[in-house]
Amino acid sequence: MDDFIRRTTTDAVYETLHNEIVSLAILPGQKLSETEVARRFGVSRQPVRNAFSKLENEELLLIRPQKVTIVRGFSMERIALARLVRTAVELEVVHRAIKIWDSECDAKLAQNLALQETAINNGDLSTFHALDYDFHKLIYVLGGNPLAFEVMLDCKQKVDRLCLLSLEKSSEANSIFKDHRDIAAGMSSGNVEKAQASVRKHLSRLDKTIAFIHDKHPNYFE
Amino acid sequence: MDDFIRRTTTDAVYETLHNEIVSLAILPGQKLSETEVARRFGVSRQPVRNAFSKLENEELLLIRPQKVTIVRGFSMERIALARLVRTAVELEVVHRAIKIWDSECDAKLAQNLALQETAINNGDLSTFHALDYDFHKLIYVLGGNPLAFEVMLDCKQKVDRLCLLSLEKSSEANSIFKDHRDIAAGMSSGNVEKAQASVRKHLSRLDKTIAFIHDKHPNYFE
DNA sequence: ATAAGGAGACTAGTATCCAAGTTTTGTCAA
DNA sequence: TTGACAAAACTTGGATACTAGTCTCCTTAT
Repeated sequence: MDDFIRRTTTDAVYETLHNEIVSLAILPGQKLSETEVARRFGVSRQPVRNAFSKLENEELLLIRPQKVTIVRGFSMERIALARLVRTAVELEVVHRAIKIWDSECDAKLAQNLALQETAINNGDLSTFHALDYDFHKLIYVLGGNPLAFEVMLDCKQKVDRLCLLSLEKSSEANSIFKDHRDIAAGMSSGNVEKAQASVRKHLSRLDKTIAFIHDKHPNYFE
Repeated sequence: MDDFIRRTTTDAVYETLHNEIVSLAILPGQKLSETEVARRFGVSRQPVRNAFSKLENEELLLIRPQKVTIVRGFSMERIALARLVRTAVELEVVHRAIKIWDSECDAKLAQNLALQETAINNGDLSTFHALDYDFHKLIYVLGGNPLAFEVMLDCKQKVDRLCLLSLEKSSEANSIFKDHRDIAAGMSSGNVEKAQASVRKHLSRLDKTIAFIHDKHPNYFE
């Protein structure tokens, strides 16, 4: 391996802060001082600055010269945009995947679906969520667009951070599982419109949750 | 104006370098030394480092610890991804716009199209390109998704940087104009499939150009 | 009591110094 | 002439001192 990239202090600081922000361990509006964070990690301000810069590029921080840096809150516009892009990408990936879809692809989805059903029957939600992740990823990979999966994850992450505010998550595992079966059936049928309609329905499940959160936690919005 | 943001040295360095890279004034593979750039701008290394960091986040630079920093080249995978996302977003925006499309929207597109035709007849390509830009933006704005236009521009920019390598640009103004008319007709008809098909055709025009560039300038690819 | 103003404790931006790794270059020996 | 090896001249990463803008709180005067 020639182009090995050394792990820097900046990376460590960035990753820790990133996780804390997206997991809401650090809440929107909270102040983050370079000096303070540097003290906490036992490093100088320099790597903290670099990490802040990256986080600002992801719209997780708001840095204003000479003013205190704060964790950015949500905005309905940005959430709507992230959901639009995710929907768009997911639909297009389905569109392209269905053109090269074969019975082997069907089999792999079916295998995943069987495991999902088992997990639900066992009440094993964490396994179910991992399978949920795999299910979506399969469509990207089998369709020949694995990189697009990363783009989708970026969008999803922004919405997920918001949805952490709602406790009532994943009580709908059964509905999600049915959606997945519909999507798989759509792919298998070769009918683009049918498959895309299933995807749309699946992704629109969050509509109510997001409206609810917006009502309940207006202080976390910009 | 309360939240006025001061313009910093970092911003100035960043913007200049960004423009030079995307306009290919600085070519892929070229070395960029922090010290050297700092001398050129007459500033210290610090703001240059910040600017480099931002450019790395945009995948325009490749910074490896202790090794020289270089301007990133193209990769067919990243280009394909940018085009996929752009296509996906554009199709979804059309899908949503067509639901609230009315005769007033038709009129605005028609007005833009008339100006395009005039520009072509006058051989005024720069005006035509500005109208091209406006045409696409109109669909986003009239459809109620102005923010998605920025996402699309980000994708487009990555591909545009590549296409600068090909001189034979925009000799096809007439074909582009016809595409635009087809798209407008599709929107007006309310037929989603028809409008989306026109968009797909329009966006796929670059297929040949990109393959040609890839053949002709393999050294600019990673 | 209240409002204006100033001192001091913050903030981030910039410059500079040092550390650590990489690449180049030049010398010396086979 | 060529190859190996060492030293010097790079590279970026991190730490620190200093500059300059912002905010808060307390004093003071009306």
